[in-house]
Amino acid sequence: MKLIERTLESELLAVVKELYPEIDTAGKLFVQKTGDAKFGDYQTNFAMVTAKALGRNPLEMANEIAAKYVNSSAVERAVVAGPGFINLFLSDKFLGEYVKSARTLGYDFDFMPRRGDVLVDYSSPNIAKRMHIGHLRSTVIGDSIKRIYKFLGYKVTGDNHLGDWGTQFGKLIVGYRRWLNRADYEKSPIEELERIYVEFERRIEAEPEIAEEARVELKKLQDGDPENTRLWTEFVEMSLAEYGKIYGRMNVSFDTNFGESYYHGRMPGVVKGLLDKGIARISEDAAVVFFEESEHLPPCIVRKQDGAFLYATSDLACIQFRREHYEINRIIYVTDDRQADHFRQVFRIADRMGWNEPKVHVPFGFMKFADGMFSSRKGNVILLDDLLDEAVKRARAVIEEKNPGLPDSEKDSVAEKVGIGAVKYADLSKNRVSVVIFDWDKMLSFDGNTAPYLMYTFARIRSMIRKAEEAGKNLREDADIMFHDELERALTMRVTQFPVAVMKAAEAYSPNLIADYLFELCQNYNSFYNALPVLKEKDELLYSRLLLSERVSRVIKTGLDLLGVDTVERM
RNA sequence: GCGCUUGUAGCUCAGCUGGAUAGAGCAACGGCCUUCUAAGCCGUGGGCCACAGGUUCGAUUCCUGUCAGGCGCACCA
Repeated sequence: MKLIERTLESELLAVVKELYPEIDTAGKLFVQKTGDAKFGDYQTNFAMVTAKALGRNPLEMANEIAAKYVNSSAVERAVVAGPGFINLFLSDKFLGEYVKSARTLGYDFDFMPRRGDVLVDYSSPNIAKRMHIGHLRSTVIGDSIKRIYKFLGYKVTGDNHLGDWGTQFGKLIVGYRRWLNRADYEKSPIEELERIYVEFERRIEAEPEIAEEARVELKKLQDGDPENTRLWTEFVEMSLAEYGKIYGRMNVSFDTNFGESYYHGRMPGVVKGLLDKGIARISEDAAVVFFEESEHLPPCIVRKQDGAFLYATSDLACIQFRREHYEINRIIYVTDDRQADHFRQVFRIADRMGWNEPKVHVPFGFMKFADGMFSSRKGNVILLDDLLDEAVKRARAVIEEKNPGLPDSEKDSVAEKVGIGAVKYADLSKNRVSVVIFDWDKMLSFDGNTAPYLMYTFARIRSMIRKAEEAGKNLREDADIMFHDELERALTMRVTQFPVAVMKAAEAYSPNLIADYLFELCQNYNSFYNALPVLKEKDELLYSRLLLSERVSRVIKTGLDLLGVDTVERM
């Protein structure tokens, strides 16, 4: 299906070209939804935008365009208003037909630059550490961006850029040999690895020799020592197994799990390339890239004095790898905003190497408690699993209260979906690049702009459709959607805006634009639902409202799916 | 000090490449379940969109500056 905006723009363009053949209209004619129904459904500012350059009166131009814009397939009338707006009123027939035919929500996004692969980096936990709420935002936002681009028809690869090659492994190997509790390790491997890591940090002052030992073990690992490699592999595999459970629970997935170790082999070559091209130079025995003063960036070390490589080197190697193995459309990195400078450095360096495919850093504010930062040493982290458990527990309590008649097994599965949906949505519905203060009650709210509200709206519609079937009134795809009430028209208009909301979310890398849209859609629907009966109406109106309701449910389901939130039939 | 980022209702936040009287949720108050799920709906109150300039027919949106908060600033990731 063609987007309504596209239809109107191409129709208007034809009019404008005929009236003003001398104007270069490329990329200048836009149609957008009006803010108020009294100004019609769509408007264009084209006359006001172009009049000045032509030395013409915008009102006059608007009138000329409006007068000539007749015989549209969609627009009933075009009215000039204000300083030169052209307000467009869609015909009820077109609007009803449009939504009626939107059975599969298959929109035409061919005009988007979809060639090549979109690569999304997200989640990226550090091996041998359990995931906590600090990992939530990257995981959930990245997964949603992946889903959104897929919906638009892009080829997308989600990559979990695991922290599997850091200095922590020397420490872990030392700790493993000295302090490991085998029974605990078998029961909860990552927890035990965390414990020995903390043990290492705790002892390092009293026993400085372990630091040297850790360096030796790390060096052995990096040189391919079989025993250390075996341990490293074990740590990685156990961590991945653990993460897999949480990802499964959250319905988050990846196409690749290339950690930093994956690029280790190509890092010397990357640094050599940088040095050969004069992009990096040796300074204080390290290989460093310096930036122009106008770039306002600190120097970036790509190889330490001791020959070791860093985060930036790894990311550069990763870009090099991707250029060899993918046809890059763009690369998207979802991390907290403290890494903004790091990515600016990496992007600038890559560009200088001629690796200038689009690279985007999608930042978000990190999460902290009101009284300070999360810290495993302080013991005040909230594990992701614990957060999800608490959410599910609270959801279960609400279900028990609101819908006690549901079978127990269904209560459990609904609670799981509602609780986890609430947590994910709480993050996805915000666009803040500032610090997020963690608050149980806000994170687990079930009222207002929340996942449960949207899921509830969906469940209501599904319930209505089931009731209709029981009464022998099965949904009729060929029913006409009619507007007996303004609420129906407003709701229908909202349904048509779904693909635009998805496009905008993609362009801005902001899933919250979809969340906002769905919330507004559900507000429209609930107003409609509350004011206008469906099943009690005579057939013509019944089937009209039933079909409209069904279309709304499709949009809610599809939209929530783009956010990675499940729906339920009853709740 | 330099850089990035944020400042919108009591609180949490939307506000789409500049558009017409600035929106929601929560909280407060008042209504609506013998009718399709009240996790809902309807209504009331609440705002110098941090401040000052500039660009524009038009600025919460773009530019400059000021103030305030957050974050980052060679060998961690």
